Amino acid sequence: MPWKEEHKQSTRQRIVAAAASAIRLHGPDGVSVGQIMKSAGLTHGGFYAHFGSKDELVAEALRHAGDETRAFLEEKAAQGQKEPPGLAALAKAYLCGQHRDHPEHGCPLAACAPELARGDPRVQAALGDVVNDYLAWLKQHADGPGRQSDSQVLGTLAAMIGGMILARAAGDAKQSDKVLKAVQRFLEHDD
Amino acid sequence: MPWKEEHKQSTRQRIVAAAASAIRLHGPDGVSVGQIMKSAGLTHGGFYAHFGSKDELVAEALRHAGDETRAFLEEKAAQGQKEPPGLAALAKAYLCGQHRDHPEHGCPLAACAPELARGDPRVQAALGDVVNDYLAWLKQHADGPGRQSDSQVLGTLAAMIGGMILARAAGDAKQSDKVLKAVQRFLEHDD
DNA sequence: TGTACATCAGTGAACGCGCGTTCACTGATGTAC
DNA sequence: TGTACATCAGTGAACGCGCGTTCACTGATGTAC
Repeated sequence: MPWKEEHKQSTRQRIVAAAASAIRLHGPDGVSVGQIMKSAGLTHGGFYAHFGSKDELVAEALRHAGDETRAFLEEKAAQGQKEPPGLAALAKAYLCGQHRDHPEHGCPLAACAPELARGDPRVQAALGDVVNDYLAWLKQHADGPGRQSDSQVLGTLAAMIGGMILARAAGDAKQSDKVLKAVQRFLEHDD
Repeated sequence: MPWKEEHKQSTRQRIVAAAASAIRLHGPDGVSVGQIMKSAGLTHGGFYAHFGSKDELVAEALRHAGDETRAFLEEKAAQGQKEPPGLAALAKAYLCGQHRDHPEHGCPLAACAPELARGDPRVQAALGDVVNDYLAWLKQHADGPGRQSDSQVLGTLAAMIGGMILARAAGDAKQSDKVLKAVQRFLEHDD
């Protein structure tokens, strides 16, 4: 075996990471196999040595993006706090300007859930898994003292995703900031 | 003038209506000019007698879909009620299985906001207008007795859109129903 | 330690296809006489 | 009322382009001697 096993795996991971960024920035149909390979430092022809189809890559990139985003939010929301963060703290970390302005490193659901839901069955399956992973993760954080119900978990996730989508859809920056602040406040029950 | 003025206008409206359905069902990039024209009973070549570009049609179809959806929800939420519907009643009308299963007649924001936000400037402008129209409409309905704050209006809209997107992204029908019910309950403050 | 070799990760030209857009045309229409 | 005509809504072939995917190849690598 002329190449180390880990070499191919690391190349594959580079492709997945490049895809995860590009897909969140431009949508699954807004980026080509060639562009993804180029930003992974490769040429397009080698793609099919790693993946059976573009849809297969999209599905894998989607799961990768979800995992990465939750890990990042967990760390950010926990910063400077003694207790593990609750739903409102996670939502606050999620609904920030940096997240809005950098979809390529953010939540794949806010970046492209509707188009993924119309995609290939493999992509739809990955999307369903990402939603389930988000819910399981939030439920875990709703389980401390001041336990919150399933409908609070689902309602919070809906408002997080919808809030980020609205902030990105808003016409001007001022209104976009207002959306983020308002949805944060809404989820703190401080309004 | 060999053709009546209204004839061209009605053809144009037929194209806009066909586009509004197809775009919500398949996304702006998931449907071609040719397919839209065909479903309006025309051939693709005549398109540019009505619109300057596909993006121009997408922008107009988007506004059309928003207007149509709000009118439908208003009527549905008011049915059998004496007083005009409040936020929770509108959200309940929005978060229903029929809406989830028929995106082609539903909210264009839940159907394709993220991809529209990445689109042509004309499309982005139309998207911003649709968001503003939704907010103005909801504010009007939050103004009765038991007046609700701006952050409640924005939070409610975020949860409506996010809830519908999650319901469509959920893996199976059972979980999808659960999402709709849970977000409804969340917005009724009944949890 | 040095060299010949088999492997296979990665290359790049080529494929068929559907897209948005253009354009020369056709033929149904309302008008002028 | 009937007919010749100018208009222009709608037609359909054609364009250049980028896409996902295929495939014959190349050359860097670890191994066997």
